[in-house]
Amino acid sequence: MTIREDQKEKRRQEILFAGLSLFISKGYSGTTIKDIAGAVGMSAGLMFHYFASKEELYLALVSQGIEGPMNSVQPTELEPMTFFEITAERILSYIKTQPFVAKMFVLMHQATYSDDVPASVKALLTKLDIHTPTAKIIRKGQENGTIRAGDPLALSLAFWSAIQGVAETMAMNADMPCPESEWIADILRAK
Amino acid sequence: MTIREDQKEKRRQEILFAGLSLFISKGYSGTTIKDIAGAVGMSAGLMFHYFASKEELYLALVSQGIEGPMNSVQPTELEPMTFFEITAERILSYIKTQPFVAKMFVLMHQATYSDDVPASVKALLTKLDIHTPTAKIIRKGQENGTIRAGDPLALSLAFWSAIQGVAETMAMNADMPCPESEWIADILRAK
DNA sequence: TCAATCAATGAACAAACATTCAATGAATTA
DNA sequence: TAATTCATTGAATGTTTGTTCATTGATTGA
Repeated sequence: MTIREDQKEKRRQEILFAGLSLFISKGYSGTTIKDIAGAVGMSAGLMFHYFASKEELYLALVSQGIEGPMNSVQPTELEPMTFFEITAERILSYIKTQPFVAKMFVLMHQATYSDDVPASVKALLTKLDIHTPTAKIIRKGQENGTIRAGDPLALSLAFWSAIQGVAETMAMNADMPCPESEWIADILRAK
Repeated sequence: MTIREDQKEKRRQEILFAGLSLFISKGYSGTTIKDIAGAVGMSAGLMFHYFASKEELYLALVSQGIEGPMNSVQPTELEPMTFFEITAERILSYIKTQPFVAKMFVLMHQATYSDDVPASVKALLTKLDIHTPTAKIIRKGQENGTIRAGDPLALSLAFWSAIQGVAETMAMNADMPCPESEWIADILRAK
């Protein structure tokens, strides 16, 4: 790894971070290459020395996000309610301490639900479905009485919506006080 | 009211509805006049016979949204927990039955938190603060023991994030099952 | 030291965009 | 019916955008 390659990689990371912040606050179309270049202090032309296109830059961010904490809902041996408590706690604590993760969370939501993203990004994300595996865990909790009755998909929607909304607000507005993970988990908890 | 004026108003409403759907799924910059014109079957030039600019069209939507149900958090005589139950129920039932309201909900969130909106729209919304009046009601509920302990602002954030997230999913994806308002209210409820 | 490589810029380009406008034909009014 | 108003279009305009490229210095490797 030469010095030049090392600095190039460092510069790429700067661009990715600036792009992430801009994309989540201004959207894909609303963010220009000039915006991003300006944020890292370089000319617009130079951007294409680091990323082949705006689309590829966005794609690089989303690819990084796919390995993030939201997309690790796997079948678990844990007691279902414990799983949701731990998951909510883990995500909220990421969000509180690591602004990059909080912003990445918002980006993944945007990339998944907005139509203002390149087709190549959409293609990457169509397979990603968080509600089906979540609903499966919820069903298990309903069977042993720890999770309240109700449509498992609707319960999953309520749970993830709350987390997503909190992440979004905290990413944009870091000085807002963060809710407790327990409050979110109580959306699911049987009384 | 002549026949022509009547039809013009009807056409304006069609444009507003098409614009609303496009703006929430593609963002402000990502939505072109041609998109909207195409959706209502007219040429792009004709749009400017109905709205002076893209910005004014968006502004018209947001102005309509300001009188919507999210912005009616007023000091109330109701028991606080009852207030939140009623509020959640009212909003979710709007969202289930009236797609326009669900979409308007998403638009207001976008207009408030995105930087990809005209400055004139931002100016309209800076005064709009939902969390301060909500926190005041939460504090009252904590005093009489019906609402759980915790930072009232953080509790408000959790409550509205959940509602916002549900609205967004339902607006984009109408065949998703809708959560019960009670689950959302339980974010606040003391045990 | 010298040639080759690479970061960096700013000008140039084509496409897309919001917006304007002259022209047309239908609907309204007198 | 005649005159006027208005909805509608498509072409034209000026700006912005993503992207390319020739050029320039600096850095590297031999």
